[in-house]
Amino acid sequence: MTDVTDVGLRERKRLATRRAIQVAVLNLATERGLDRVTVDEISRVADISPRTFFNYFASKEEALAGDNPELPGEEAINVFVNAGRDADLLAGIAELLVESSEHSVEDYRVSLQRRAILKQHPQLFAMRMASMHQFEDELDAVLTRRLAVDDPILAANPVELSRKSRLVTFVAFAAMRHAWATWGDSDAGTDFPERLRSSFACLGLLFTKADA
Amino acid sequence: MTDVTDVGLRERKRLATRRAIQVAVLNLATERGLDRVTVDEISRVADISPRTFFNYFASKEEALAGDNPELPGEEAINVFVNAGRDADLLAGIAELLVESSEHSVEDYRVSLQRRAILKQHPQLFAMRMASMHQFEDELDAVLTRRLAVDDPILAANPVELSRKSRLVTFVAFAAMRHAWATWGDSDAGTDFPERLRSSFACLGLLFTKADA
DNA sequence: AATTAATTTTGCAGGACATGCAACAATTGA
DNA sequence: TCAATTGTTGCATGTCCTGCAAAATTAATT
Repeated sequence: MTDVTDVGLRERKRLATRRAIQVAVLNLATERGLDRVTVDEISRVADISPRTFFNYFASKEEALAGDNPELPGEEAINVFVNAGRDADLLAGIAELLVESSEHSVEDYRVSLQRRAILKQHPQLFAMRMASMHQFEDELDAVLTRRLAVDDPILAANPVELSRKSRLVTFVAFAAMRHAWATWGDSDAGTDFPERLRSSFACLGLLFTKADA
Repeated sequence: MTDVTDVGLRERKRLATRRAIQVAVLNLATERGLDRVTVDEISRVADISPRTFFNYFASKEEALAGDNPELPGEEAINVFVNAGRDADLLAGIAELLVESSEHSVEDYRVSLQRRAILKQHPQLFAMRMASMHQFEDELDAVLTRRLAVDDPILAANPVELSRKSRLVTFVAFAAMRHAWATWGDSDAGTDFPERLRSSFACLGLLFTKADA
């Protein structure tokens, strides 16, 4: 979706319009509060018809939520899948997510604006998490491959394999949520990849300590 | 909210109306699909004014989502908090959630109906998860107490304590999601508490195995 | 360059959602 | 029975969101 490979005029205009809408809704919501912003206003600022707005987003909340992440390229995926069972699973996932978050770097001010608004509206934050079903499924597919490679016995049991990969996916998302939350609480000091690694590291310590 | 202690006529009527709405929206959504159901129809079936509907729920989705869970009573909470650091943390959380889920047992048919509809509409499922912020905060508070009791050194560092409890909360919710998901996939065979324990057990195995 | 095809934008109409407000009804407690 | 509290309802209003078809823009073909 953020691929700049297709540089037809159409694609460029479409992306520009998308960005214009996202910037417009962020600015309006920042200055007067999300509840006082209407689609009509957004459209006026973004210089499009109100009807066109809905060609891009199903709601103003969706426009505000930001683009969904994407998994890194196939090479990185393959490295992760075949890292071997001795390689730290959580650290591997963390690196995938770090690459993913660095893949679509957007304007810093925009990030801060969005962070501020998402902090004021926890429901929006939750909706953002909810909108990541696709990303979740993609990660789940990758994790299924990794788990199957690591444990051929498990691979022979599709039901169990699927259950386990789902669980790991959900747990990974929990760590990602945590990283988002701590990043949102911080005063703009640290960057997000650092938070990601920290959360996943803490996650790993959580349960290994239970043995000691 | 489900307390039957206050048996005034008012409370009873209010609860009855609430249930009537929930049943109405479930039946309508089951027979004709959620998209073809309007608040007006729900109100007609539930025998209330459309305006009254919004005195109970902010949207038809909320009416469909089901009531939020509640933590078990104070006694169970205290037992969990003071279980000691040798007691399995995850298993303890699982039992809290099991008690919580058994606390508000509703009609079995209603559960199945809701499960079927939530399965058809993943966005609704996500919205339900999102609406649990309050429950999440309550669980986080309990976990903060437990972690502080288990580790006095950590208790002296409020920031780290808060971060860790948040992470455990999110991970616990991930396991709960997993339990919901596997329960939704099953053919009505097993019950939810069983799934909860299974998911939490699997979660515990996930990382301890990494040492072997 | 001209024409055709594919895609996007826009206006319009219309239904549904959601809230504030004030009048009305029902429950409670004295 | 009366007053206070709480819940219900109708109305008005603004916003959301979708379908549809015409107009405009870009792409592709000759």
